[in-house]
Amino acid sequence: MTIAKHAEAPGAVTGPSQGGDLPRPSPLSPRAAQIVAAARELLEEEGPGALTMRALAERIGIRAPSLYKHFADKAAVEAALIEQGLAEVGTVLYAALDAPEPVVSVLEAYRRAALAAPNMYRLTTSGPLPRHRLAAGLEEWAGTPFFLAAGDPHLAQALWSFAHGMVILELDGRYPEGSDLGRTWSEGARAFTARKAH
Amino acid sequence: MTIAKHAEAPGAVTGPSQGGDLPRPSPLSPRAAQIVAAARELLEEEGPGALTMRALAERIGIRAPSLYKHFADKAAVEAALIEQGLAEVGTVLYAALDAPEPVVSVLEAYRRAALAAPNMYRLTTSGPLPRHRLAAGLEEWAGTPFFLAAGDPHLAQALWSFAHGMVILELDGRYPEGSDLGRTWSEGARAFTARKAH
DNA sequence: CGTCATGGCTAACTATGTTAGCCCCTGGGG
DNA sequence: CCCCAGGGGCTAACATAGTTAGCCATGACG
Repeated sequence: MTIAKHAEAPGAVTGPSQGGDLPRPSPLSPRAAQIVAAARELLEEEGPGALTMRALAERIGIRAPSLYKHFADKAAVEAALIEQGLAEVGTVLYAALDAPEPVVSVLEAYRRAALAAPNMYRLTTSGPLPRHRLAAGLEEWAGTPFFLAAGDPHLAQALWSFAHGMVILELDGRYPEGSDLGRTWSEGARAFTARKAH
Repeated sequence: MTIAKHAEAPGAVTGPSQGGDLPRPSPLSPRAAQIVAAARELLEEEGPGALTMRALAERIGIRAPSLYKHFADKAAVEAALIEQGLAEVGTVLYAALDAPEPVVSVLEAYRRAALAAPNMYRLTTSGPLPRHRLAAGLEEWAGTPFFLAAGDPHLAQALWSFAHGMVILELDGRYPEGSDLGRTWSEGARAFTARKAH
């Protein structure tokens, strides 16, 4: 996910529009798709540490080396998962744009999506991105809703950073026990909506 | 780092004060301290992947198994690094409080500290924290400046989330090439300072 | 009917964290 | 003076990771 550097008209919906034009993720053979599906189950159900080539192979009833007939290496499997993650979060965010308060709505949708699939979220958004392995335009497409909601590229990046910070710190258990994160989210949302109105 | 749930008076400096009272990090024998120092060099100079027990041992002229005479496991060495990281970032943040615009100043200090030692930053702030291995109070102490700058616990958490999101996304190269992150930072800073003034 | 790509397999290599068990040295008590 | 306890090294070895090499069955197709 990335927010375009759009120097163009701030409010107007310029290039990437409603969300219909999802850049096609890299095509996968049926077998490869099955592997990715299994990888996702493994990741979500048992955490990142459980996503090993041997465990993945076992889940679909083959041996680890056979996986390499379908993917160059483990990172390639992860890249396919990242594409899924970007596509899904993007879809959710575009849908959230159609609301009276898009900034608030996008933030809520972002949090909901992340908490619904925490390990996918972490994989998708943490660490350096293997961009060369991802479908061109996908990353930017997924981030564009922030721009569409904020109306300004810098505010959009700030908004995205806030959202990501909130989510990842929550997932990592970094907030103190009894924190009322709902209030923290709305505090941030208010700060950014106010700022949006110049 | 964590921001206390202070239900008390928002503006007043209540519990943790100026920054003089850094909770003492866990004491280390001289040899252990040397190991941690070497680990830090390894981490900063060659990245997280280079921080292996064998490489660490070699750097101080011993064999890997001997490290276990000083630390229970690799995570214990990392915990010691995390303590260093928290202590250092906290120190910097407390120092930044003494400025006309503490919110802006704390944000700037945070970014500067993170970029100066990116791998330390990542280790310190990413993934679940091994809290039982850390000196009690250290994490909260390091986060308190955000509270002191923001004056309100929820705004403080929002501010911290924004700062962390900005930093980690920058370190991970998630922003598009030509992004003017300076402007994004000040956009966020403005949003939060405005919000601070109710 | 051969042949060749597809997609399995076993065996094995390397790197990593970690454990078991040995040994040397040094310093304090009997 | 000896002894012996423990701190702090060492080698050997194990389990688990990703990954490679090389072999073999199967099925589509000229």
